[in-house]
Amino acid sequence: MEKAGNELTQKLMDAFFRIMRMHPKNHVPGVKHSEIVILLFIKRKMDKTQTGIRIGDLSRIMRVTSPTVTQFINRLEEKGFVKRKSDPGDRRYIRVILTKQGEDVLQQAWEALVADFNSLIKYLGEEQSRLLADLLLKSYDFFTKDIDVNREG
Amino acid sequence: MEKAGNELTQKLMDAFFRIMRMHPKNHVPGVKHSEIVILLFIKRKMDKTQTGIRIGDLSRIMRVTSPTVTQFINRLEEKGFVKRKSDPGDRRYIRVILTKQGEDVLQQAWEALVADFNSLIKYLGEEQSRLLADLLLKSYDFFTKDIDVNREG
DNA sequence: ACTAATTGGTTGCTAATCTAAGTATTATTC
DNA sequence: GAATAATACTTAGATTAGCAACCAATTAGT
Repeated sequence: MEKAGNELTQKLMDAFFRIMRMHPKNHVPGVKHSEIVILLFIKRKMDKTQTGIRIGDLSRIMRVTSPTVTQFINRLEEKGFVKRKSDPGDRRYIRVILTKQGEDVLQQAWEALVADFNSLIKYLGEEQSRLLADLLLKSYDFFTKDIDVNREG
Repeated sequence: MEKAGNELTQKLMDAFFRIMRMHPKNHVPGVKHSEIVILLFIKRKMDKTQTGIRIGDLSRIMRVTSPTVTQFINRLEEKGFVKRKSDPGDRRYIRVILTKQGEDVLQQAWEALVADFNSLIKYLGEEQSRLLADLLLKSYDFFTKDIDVNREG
């Protein structure tokens, strides 16, 4: 094939496509992986600032649109894992906080995730794992830098 | 959070989750990324063996179920990019081959993909890119090794 | 007071996958 | 040779994670 790309280009492409096709597994029955990720971001924000997180913030952090976040928050609220609170400073905002149940389910999932990734780190070695994380984040920035132009707020 | 995992565990986890949330962009209007990937695997098989590829083979290579592959092949056939042929040796089998249109659309997408990944390689450096590819493939194997136990054929 | 911008929301849709159940064919067993 | 088991692929219906288009409420700017 003309413009085949060399061996490295094909290998890197294959590697990315494989990883992108992977679906993270569920560690807690009835709770989807993406829901866990959202709970995690909410927890981090609450630990740091003692306030809930805004939907716009989640949208930016996760690089998904705000309707997408809204739907996730709706389901998490239905499940009793989060609550919406108005922001007294600006009635356009809401701040999402974790409930006790949300913290519990996050804890459960977190332990399993940490175990998985610690196993991966053992498998690859710590230095290689650090390098992998760095390179993945750089790659992610590379691929999404154009997207960020369109995503401000 | 107890069992927090150290800084490296969290960083690696975040990095993977970001990459997994990314959706490969479409390079050819009207043709989905996954369709391009399938055309690519078909092309590689045909180049190597001068025969079409079986659905079961694609299922194994891509680590998706055979009904998933069937649906993709249906759509690619409707679009005129592939054709199914019976295998004279065993009528249970079909062999999927690329049509001229399929080769053309693959060529078009391929050039764009190669350009993207060559840019990434320039960005990261060739040595780091090679290392990233190796580590991604190792990680992929690590995460999917359990799945393979359940997938034979 | 009016217009523009921002935030979050709803709805309908897409893409990529799965499972369950089915048909057709070949392999195995008796 | 008949019956059963296994294999390959198919169809239908479902799930998950996202998006775009559009909207209402609110705040910011003029």
